[in-house]
Amino acid sequence: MTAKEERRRQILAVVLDILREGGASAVTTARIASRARCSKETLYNWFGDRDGIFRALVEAQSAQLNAMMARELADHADSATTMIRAGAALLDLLTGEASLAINRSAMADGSGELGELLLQHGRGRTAPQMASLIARLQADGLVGDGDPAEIFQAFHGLLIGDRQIRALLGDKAGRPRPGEFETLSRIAFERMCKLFPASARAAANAATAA
Amino acid sequence: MTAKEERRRQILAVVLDILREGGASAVTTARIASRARCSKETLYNWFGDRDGIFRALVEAQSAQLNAMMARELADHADSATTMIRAGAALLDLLTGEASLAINRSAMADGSGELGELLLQHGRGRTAPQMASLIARLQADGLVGDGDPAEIFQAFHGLLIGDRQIRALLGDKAGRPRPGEFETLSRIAFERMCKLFPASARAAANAATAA
DNA sequence: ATAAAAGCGTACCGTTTAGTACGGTCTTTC
DNA sequence: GAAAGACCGTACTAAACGGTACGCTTTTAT
Repeated sequence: MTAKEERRRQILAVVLDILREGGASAVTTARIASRARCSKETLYNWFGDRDGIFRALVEAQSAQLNAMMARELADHADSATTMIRAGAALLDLLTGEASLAINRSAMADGSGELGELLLQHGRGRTAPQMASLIARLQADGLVGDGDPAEIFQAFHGLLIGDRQIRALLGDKAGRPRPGEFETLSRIAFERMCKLFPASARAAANAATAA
Repeated sequence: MTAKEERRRQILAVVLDILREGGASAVTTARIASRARCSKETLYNWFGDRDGIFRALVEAQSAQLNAMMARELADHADSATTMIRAGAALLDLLTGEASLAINRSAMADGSGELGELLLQHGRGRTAPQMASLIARLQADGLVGDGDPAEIFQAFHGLLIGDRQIRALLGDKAGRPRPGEFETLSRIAFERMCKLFPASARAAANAATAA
């Protein structure tokens, strides 16, 4: 049982490797079978057809990234620190090679099925989590009232900017260095606070309540 | 002379249509020749190979978009109005079907050549223009000192957010309606002004100088 | 232990595609 | 107006890919 799941995961890891190296067109069933040491017949039995392989990859990768974000958000630190760390993790993930490769193939997919899947499993899951984190910031008097979803939209824009797009287009120079993620996230956080300031009274109330 | 250029433009228009309808994989030389009523031999004589067709399309489309942005920026209005209009035009372009289709194929291109071309001809040309526009805003005392490129980065993030990514993934629901572009650009502009405020003295100086 | 199921490697088939060749027609040029 | 070149439509080739079939080995279940 677990052995089979492990085998499946390993095959999908091979698929991801091929995808990263040569793009979607390089992902041929023959190449997967050759590198993963399995038969094409097994691929078709497990995943249905070639598109099914891509769907499985998107789902597996989304689940992994969601788990990572959830871990980041569950960290029991004050809301501001959690927000900054979560932002750094998000920036790291979205500009990482694995995410880039999968997004590229989802965008190139003519049917739009992969894109829908990615939106649903990816952004559709992280956005609400981030919004509730912003609600915590509001409760702590660090951020003013307003729709958390809209505030997250602004934070997202300030944090990511066009970095993801540039990375998707292959601009290696623009990618932040490993140590910069947290700095950039902190800057975006401070700007968000400046854009949506809590009233002095709200901040005082939160301070006395703490 | 001009007839040949017109013919070339028409062929590339056909290519763009096919690309929008079915993605990069739908762009076959046979289909182009059939729809454009030209022979495959002509395609290969003019563009070299299939990749050459994509390169030509990227260059032609970039030139057109740059012309549109330049027209917007040359409008002789006050700097704030120009900025808001330019932002609206940028948002419109980046979420337009033509731009989406070309970006998708550039991202899917395994060699990275198309992406490089798009970065160079697209963002590489508009960003400096927008930066100089921000310098005008600074001179007018509407925006505080700071690196114009960095301020544009923030404006870009506030304006576009993840709209382009979502659109690339096929999220039709998220696209702004035609009338909203200017409103969204105005909001982004005001937020940028709030993030990078001009000192009272600088604003007063600019006012007296005017 | 043995039967059954699953998986591997290889070979195969039909289709599609990039790229080339060629005869006939139209346009340009001298 | 005639020679030369460009272009169109069609046909062709070679390679690659998705998907299937099959013989053989390994694993699993009873």
